[in-house]
Amino acid sequence: MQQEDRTSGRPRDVSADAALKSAALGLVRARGYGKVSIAAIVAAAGVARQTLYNRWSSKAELVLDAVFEEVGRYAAAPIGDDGTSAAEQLEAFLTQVFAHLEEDGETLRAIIAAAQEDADFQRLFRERFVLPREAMVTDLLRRAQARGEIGPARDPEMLSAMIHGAFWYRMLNGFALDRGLARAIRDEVFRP
Amino acid sequence: MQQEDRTSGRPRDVSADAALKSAALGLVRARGYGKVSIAAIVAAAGVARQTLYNRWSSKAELVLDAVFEEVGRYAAAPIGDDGTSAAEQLEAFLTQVFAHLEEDGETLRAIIAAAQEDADFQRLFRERFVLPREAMVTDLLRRAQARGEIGPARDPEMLSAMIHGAFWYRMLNGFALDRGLARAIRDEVFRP
DNA sequence: GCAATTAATAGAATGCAGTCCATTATTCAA
DNA sequence: TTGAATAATGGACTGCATTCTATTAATTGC
Repeated sequence: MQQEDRTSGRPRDVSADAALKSAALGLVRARGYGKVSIAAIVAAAGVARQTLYNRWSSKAELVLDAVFEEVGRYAAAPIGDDGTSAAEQLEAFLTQVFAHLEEDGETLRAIIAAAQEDADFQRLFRERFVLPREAMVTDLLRRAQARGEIGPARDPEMLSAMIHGAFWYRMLNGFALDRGLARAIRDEVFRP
Repeated sequence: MQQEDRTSGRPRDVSADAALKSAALGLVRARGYGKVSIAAIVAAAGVARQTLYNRWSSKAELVLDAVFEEVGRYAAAPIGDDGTSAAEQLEAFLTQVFAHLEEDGETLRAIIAAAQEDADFQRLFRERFVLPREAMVTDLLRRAQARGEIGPARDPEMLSAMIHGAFWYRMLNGFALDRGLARAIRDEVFRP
């Protein structure tokens, strides 16, 4: 992630980055994270194994980049404060996330698993993926609180963790994430 | 888990079960799940590798038995409905869970990770570990609702998932589970 | 005792992630 | 043109979970 502008030496083959991400994305979507080997990825990308490890330090890092860091994917933009109520904004956010996870949920579960086995990757995943999305919901709740849609005694950070936690917990225990869940979370947060 | 009372054949060496669980428990506590190999466990237990696989189908299953199924450990008893408020009962429950996880949290994280890579183990873990503990909190919340400590529109099942989800989410992202978190969850659930 | 049955054992085999190594390729600077 | 630096490559290597295989051991019914 740091480009040092070296003065000499063979330059990196920039096309290898894209080839590896594309191969990883396609294979993981087609077969699932656990069934895709490093050997298969580098073969599909047409590069040597070490070329992958020159760029990412594990399969999990590569797949995080390949599947979850595409521009504009998976709730990457802040939640727009359109005219609708915060309750509707939250439900729309969750519905959008769950829709993405119909395709990539198995991969996200594998990445969460990988983070439990590798502290460096846990930190990377948290900073690059988890915290930004957590902050989106926290911000939404703060706006809702300023507008009086939730009471002043509520704790937006705790609530945001409970919201994300609820669907992580469901997902990690093998339950589907559907519209009913998005609605139930919304109703529980914006209780009458 | 099923004892078929066979009529012939060499009987199982019952002492091997205990030796394996004890070896697994000790080694995992001392070195951490990821640093304990099957070879080390069977060596410490003094049995052959296949003897382990005759009893458990993976390292994760053995460790689930060894670390989390000891009698009376880790919030295994229903939450007693003593005279205290449901808010206090919830906070006490969470404090007790977090205290256990100071010792076994790393192992629980590894087991959750293993469940993401093995659907059979995910089911076992959910039925034997997750759902009973989820039900304990759901029951507490139902009692609280009957007594009017939370409003009638609240959804105890969704709330229970949000409560467990909140600390799973924190734990899986590398945060410590402390008394402040137990208090914050309690306050958010039993808000004024 | 003998056959059938199932367990325990030692060790080999498989498949995979990640590392290491020697060799070759590409660039810049002198 | 040459040397220093860094990349790419193919292949070997390590460590691990899990499976397989052949052999030996313990049990029951006859």
